[in-house]
Amino acid sequence: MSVQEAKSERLESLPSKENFSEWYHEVIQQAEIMDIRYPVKGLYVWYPFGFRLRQLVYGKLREIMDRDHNEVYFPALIPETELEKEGEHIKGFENEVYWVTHGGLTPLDVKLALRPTSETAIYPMFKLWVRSHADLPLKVYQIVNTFRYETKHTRALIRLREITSFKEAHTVHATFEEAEKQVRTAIGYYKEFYDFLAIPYLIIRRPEWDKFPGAAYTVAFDTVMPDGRTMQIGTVHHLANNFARTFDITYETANGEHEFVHQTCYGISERCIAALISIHGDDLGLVLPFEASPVQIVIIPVLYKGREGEVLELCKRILGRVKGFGYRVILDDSDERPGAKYYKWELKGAAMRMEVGPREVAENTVVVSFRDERKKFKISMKELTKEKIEEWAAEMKERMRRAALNRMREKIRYFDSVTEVKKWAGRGVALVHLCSSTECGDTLEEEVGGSILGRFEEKPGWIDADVDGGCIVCGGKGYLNAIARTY
RNA sequence: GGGGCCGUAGGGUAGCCUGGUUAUCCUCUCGGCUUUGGGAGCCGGAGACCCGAGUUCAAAUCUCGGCGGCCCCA
Repeated sequence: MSVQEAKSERLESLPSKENFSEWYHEVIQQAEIMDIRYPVKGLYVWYPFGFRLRQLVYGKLREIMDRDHNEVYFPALIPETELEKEGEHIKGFENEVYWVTHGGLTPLDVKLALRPTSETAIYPMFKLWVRSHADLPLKVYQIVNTFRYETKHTRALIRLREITSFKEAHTVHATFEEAEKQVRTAIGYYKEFYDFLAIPYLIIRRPEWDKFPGAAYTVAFDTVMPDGRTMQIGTVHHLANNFARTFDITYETANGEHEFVHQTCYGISERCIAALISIHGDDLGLVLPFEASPVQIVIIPVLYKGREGEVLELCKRILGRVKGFGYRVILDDSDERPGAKYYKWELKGAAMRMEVGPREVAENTVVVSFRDERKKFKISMKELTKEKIEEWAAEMKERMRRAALNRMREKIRYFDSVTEVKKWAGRGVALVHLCSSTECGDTLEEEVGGSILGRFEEKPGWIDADVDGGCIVCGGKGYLNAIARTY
């Protein structure tokens, strides 16, 4: 390989996003989100930069949850006796549980599971916490790690043996209807969260065979990744009184009777960050909404010999002013050349860049560029106000939201023949009419090599297809379903 | 469950078949000079053969075992 070739390879070191799998793998490392070199399969290390992004994203999630939940913390270890109480629930997880079997060299009488999810840690305590109707509703959440022994291909932030950032909420209500109301509320929270990240989603009720083990029903948020596969990025479960019966969680009504409670739980994991990276990123790296960028604004000085002082002086004036507005801003005065810095900060998703050289000093101006558009324009120092930056941030988010939605829409199509669905499978989401029978579901999944995501809980306005229609397999009464290959 | 491939610096690699001098190249990193409006250049430095046993005068290279990773099929 000649030096010339080596150099051009370096220039394209981030693979094109067309090759999504490789792009994702590389951008996670190069942008310093996760270090994938930890010597256990499926476990990854958050770099400081990645962890900062995590804090910003989860900060928003916390802000939303804190409105009417209390934050709690339950233990990571669950005794086997509790974990196995709910038959259907444990069946859903038994092949994926990590067990703690020894204390030192002494085998434990009761094995301890590393939580694969926390219902069986939390609900025995709910039994103690809930006595009277006056204790209801009870709404808590925690942000914790969970463990699952994944045997398939693991991938940073997407398929993990340790989920490091599982936000799980658990609520307890007097009646099925009240719990159902909470399901609606939770869906509203998740919409707000993903709208904040400008990530488009589909809200879908999972088929019977794919609901959360132990739930009455499951509503999921799915987004469509650049390769056409869907990724589940949030779930809301109505548990009815299923767990209440198992864990004997009852309350005393106003007239002294004892009733089982009704519960919900809903969760979002670090897949929300995988989606953020994947949905908005481009060939140069991360593209992040202004509010979620660890570095919102980067100032790049263009230094010519003898003019360094005046250029840096203007840079510092800008730095001081923008910092005063309360934004996360960096003056990159390292001794790389400006071009190298542009690439570096584009890779890391700095939302706005300000360039300052001798020309700007002479004119008292600053050159501005937005990460999503990458066009440059010039404004006077007088125009550089907090209001202006807020306006830019809002416009940028709207551009990102619209672009992401358009990309998703292109990957979703309606079909009325199995042959056509088969051709489309692997490229995106197919919408079909399907009846409720397991047989027709199995047949379709097998034929096209995808998974049935379920029916729309809320059908977006931009989808024309009718909700009702003849089943694509048997011709019977069917409903609009989505089918896709999934992460 | 069955089959295949691979472990060489922080990252990516050549060398292994056919054993032999100081282990190749790119990147990263450190020091210096120089340069700076889209990944500059030159000079100098640092950094690696997964672990164990065996064969041999001699092992990154061959053999066996271990550990780790990846892929395909069911």
